[in-house]
Amino acid sequence: MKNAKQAPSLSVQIADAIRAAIVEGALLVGDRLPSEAELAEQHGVSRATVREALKRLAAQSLIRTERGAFGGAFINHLSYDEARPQQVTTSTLLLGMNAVSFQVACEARYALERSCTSLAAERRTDALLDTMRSEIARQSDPDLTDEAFCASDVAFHRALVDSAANEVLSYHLAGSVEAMQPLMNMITFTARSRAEIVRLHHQIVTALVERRSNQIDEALTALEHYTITLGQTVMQRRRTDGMSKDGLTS
Amino acid sequence: MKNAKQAPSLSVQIADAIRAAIVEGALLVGDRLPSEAELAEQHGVSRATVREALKRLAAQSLIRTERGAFGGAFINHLSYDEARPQQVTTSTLLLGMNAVSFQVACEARYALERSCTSLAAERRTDALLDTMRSEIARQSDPDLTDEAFCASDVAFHRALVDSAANEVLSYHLAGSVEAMQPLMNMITFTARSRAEIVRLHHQIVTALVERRSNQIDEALTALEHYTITLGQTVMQRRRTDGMSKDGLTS
DNA sequence: AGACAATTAAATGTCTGACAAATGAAAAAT
DNA sequence: ATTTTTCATTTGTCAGACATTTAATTGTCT
Repeated sequence: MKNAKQAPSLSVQIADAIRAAIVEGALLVGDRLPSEAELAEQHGVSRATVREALKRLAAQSLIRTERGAFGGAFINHLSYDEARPQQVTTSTLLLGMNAVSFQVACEARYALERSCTSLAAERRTDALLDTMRSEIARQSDPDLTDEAFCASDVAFHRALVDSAANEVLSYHLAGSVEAMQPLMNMITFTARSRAEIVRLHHQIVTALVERRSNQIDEALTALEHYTITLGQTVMQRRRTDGMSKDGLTS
Repeated sequence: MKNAKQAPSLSVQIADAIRAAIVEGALLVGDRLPSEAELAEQHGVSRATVREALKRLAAQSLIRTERGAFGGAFINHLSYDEARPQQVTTSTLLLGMNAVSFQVACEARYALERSCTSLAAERRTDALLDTMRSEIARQSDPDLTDEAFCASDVAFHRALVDSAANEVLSYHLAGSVEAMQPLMNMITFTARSRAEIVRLHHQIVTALVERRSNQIDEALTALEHYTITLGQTVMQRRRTDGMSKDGLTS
């Protein structure tokens, strides 16, 4: 039996206890935790241990600390804007570390993205349509680097999901869409492939204007298949090119 | 100008630096970081400060620490199973802290869940179908508490999304589905409403067996509208009942 | 009385030095 | 050859100290 699974460290235990109190609602947004010295006394540990526990919670944005008199650790208001970057980081690492094939990642991403089409067609605004149009214009610039093209692509799709006017939906979809960017950055976009993508983006905007959610679905599906094709070419070349240690440099 | 935005603390800076190295791929899974003493020397800070930085990274599951002679901090393999609970916690808190209406949350959840229907119809397995059937059986037990009914409901829907046989998709959808549980737990499920939900669950299983993804969509949409109706009743009663301080006790 | 400056108290951020506990490797004993 | 012991390394924890930040308080001058 090597699975003895020793007890977690004190700082983990304390962090877990406070986290549970937050999740259960015993501690509300804006509430102040006792000072580090008080927490140390309450839990019978040193201040250093309490601090490590608090840093764990701060890393999850559950608390925020302020210095000075009347400072301390406060239960943080977790906003979607704050949570998004963390989710993107996690999703990106998950994709990178788990031998997920490009195809599986793409399949998930577009399946998820299609969940916004119905609401987007219903609620699209002129402002977001303009954003999408201007991103298409940028993508048509032949001098754009591949990386900038990808960034604009992400911006386009974020505008699409934001068109659904549902914050919760936007949060989940943004994570899924942005996490793909590092994978997309491996692709070399030729003039021909860029033209095809721009064409499908145009199709999406048109369908959105005309509130035809089915056509958005279709364009996204076409985009999915086209992207998978592009991706497989890259992956194949990488494999035959003989597994140079890293997957990022030329 | 009160937005001076003072420099982040040293432990934050160090954590950010290491995190960047991980995300950029400079540090690979399994790599060992220098010992705390070495990191302290390298960054010109004390060991306590380095430790706080490492605890931040550990809280995000980016590293794992081992004690003993050849121990230290190792780049963690971030698995979907590890990341899921964290995502659920975050999603749950986001829902609870952001005055998201029950309707908006439900709308997002079911829109996302419908993104699995096509793949699920294509790939469903007998094992997961059996899981879904047994959860339906449990839900039909009139002695079940409301909380257990909710838990079974979540298990049912997780089996549905897992039927799509796409790990990435399951990850995102599980977060969205499970985050709703605290909100669902506020609902009192009458015998009549339970029967209606079970009926729709049956419909989903049947559609899945017959690979009719459209019918799964329809059942999910019906479930969405029915749940919103139930939820609004609860929210209304809560409002007229005169805002007793907490939203959890009877 | 009111405006401005200095003081003070409370809290986090950081440092130092120490010891405990775990753990694998090497050395010693059988 | 195998088992036991020792040992060095590293994380976990503690205690105490000082630096820094911040808001409230107090003091002073007009």
